[in-house]
Amino acid sequence: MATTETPACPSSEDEAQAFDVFAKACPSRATLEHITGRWGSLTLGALSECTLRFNELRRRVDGVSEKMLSQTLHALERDGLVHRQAAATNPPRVDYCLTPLGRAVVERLLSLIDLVEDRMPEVLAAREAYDTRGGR
Amino acid sequence: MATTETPACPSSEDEAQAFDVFAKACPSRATLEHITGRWGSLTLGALSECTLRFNELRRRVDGVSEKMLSQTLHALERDGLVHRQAAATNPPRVDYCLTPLGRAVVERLLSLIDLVEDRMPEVLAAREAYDTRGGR
DNA sequence: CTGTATCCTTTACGATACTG
DNA sequence: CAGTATCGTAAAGGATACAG
Repeated sequence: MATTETPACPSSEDEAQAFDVFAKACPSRATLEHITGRWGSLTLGALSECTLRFNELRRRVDGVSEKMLSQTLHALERDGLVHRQAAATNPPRVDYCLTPLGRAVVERLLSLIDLVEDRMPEVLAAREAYDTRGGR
Repeated sequence: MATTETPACPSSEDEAQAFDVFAKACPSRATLEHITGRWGSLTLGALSECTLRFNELRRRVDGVSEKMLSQTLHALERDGLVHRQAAATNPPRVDYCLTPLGRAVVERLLSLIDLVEDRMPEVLAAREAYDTRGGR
């Protein structure tokens, strides 16, 4: 016991969670990234309000490309968060909506997003202070 | 009104939020990415338990490199989420902990992470079903 | 309309070496 | 211990063209 470790921080071994996101190879880390990634979070947020079609989503999520939206939707569908419903009409119509699991996830996600939006003035003030004192 | 839009989805104009994360150029989008990014979320999660030093964090956040941890901590400090306290001892000691704003953010973030960890069996099952039916 | 395929650029990341 | 600097690679992302 020579080194001075920070006391009283239990190493998480005693919890032994099956899907501990802090572990490198854990699948939950990948899923969390799908949810919280740049396009994943915005896509889920957009779908929290209502069912949307591909191009409606594209317009709602400002800045997303066709490629990224397609890729994002695939990942979210595969993880069981988004449901894809295709109608074989002409022109084709595909609707995307949240699954029950997706709604549970989005509830927590939006709670975070809303908090960040609400507190942006504080963040901006912190940034200015940080930059003013020269990034220390 | 020729096209068949999804009905009853209010375009968010009538809310007129100052920091709408759905808008491309909004600073809240960048902050959200700092929080939810691969290393940001894990770093914040690690700090939710206790104050940690640089190398303690490095060990706790499995897989993070020195460079990314340093970069991540700078971004979080600049956004006012993490506080950095340096002691001019030899060897030097630097402690990182959450600010009040950081704690508020982490509370919601952990709520999301915990949900994802809890529901991973469902996610895994959805993936298997998706892959089995050939990704449709 | 709803995508996929391709190419190309930019960014993120990791490894390593080095400084105070 | 706590980082910064540099370099090379890998992945993410955007633009465009095209298909069902």
